[in-house]
Amino acid sequence: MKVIFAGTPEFAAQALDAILAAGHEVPLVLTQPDRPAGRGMALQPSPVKQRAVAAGIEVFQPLSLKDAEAHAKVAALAADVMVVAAYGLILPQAVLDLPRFGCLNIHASLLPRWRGAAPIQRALLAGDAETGVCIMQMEAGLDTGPVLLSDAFPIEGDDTTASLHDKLAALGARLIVDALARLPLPAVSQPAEGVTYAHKIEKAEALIDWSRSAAELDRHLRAFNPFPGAQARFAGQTVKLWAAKPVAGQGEIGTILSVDRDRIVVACGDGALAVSELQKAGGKRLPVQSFLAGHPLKVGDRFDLA
RNA sequence: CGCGGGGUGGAGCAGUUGGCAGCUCGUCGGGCUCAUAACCCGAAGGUCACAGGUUCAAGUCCUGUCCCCGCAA
Repeated sequence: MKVIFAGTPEFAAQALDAILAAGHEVPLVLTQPDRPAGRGMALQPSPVKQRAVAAGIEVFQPLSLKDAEAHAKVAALAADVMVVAAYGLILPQAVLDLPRFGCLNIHASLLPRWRGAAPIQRALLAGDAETGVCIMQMEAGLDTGPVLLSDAFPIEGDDTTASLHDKLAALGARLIVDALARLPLPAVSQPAEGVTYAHKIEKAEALIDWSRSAAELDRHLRAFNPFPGAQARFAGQTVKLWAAKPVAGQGEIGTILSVDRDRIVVACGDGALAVSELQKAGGKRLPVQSFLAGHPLKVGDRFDLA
């Protein structure tokens, strides 16, 4: 099959790898323009671009697909199908219609739940019991197209955005290769019931609100790991909490109930959170024992209530 | 050159106006204990990131380089 691939982050790069490994012809890769990122704000190519360049594939990085040049570029290739994964640009109907089999999207949720930008984090935050990947036929609407293939698996108690991302990326890669091999596939419209939207993660959401329940905060920590990290504040300083689990206990909200070599227990709105890994601004992630060696925390100390 | 914090025994940190390099933890040895992540006594372990400069004297002041991290994207 002649496949045009459009995607940007690591999640998409793994799908590209799998499509190439499956032996499909990929004459063109679309990805977002290089953006200033990281310390120093140096221009950085997306993971998808890095893979494409390494594979010697032509890379096209338009600011929009709505202009005539982009349309012509895609049209000229007469591809069988276009695969889109976390690309970040809207594809106009005129482009969606170009390939023989249209455009397929790899989406990391069980549609119609969590349409949109941050399905992995939202599923984790909401406490969903399971998640998965859908391969859908793209339409003009946001993640509204009929589903061709899907697969699901349970979310474990220790899953983080990082771990789910890896599992979902691998699953997405497998499903898209499967779908390409079986085209044309029957399309099943998404049910009208159960639609939710996964809004983009805002940095302000990373702040920890100790008045919430321990169970919620546990999910909060896992959803914001590895990025941007759940932020607590102590004595005016930002402290990121990386690992914790809910435990029994109660006390004044935000107060430290106990401290020992492998956990610091903090009172929440409901229950308590046993924190086991934390990071001070400018420092690195540390297990409790190391953190305490240089930052003595005592029972009764209290985290700032944002 | 986007903003900022930092590199000091194995780990995490302190080190004031330059003047004998410290703290907590760990490690090793010994003691106490029915026992212990507890407690007591003792010990080892540092080219203070690298290079250069100022000075009688630099972890500390100046210049350059490398590396780590937070913010912002």
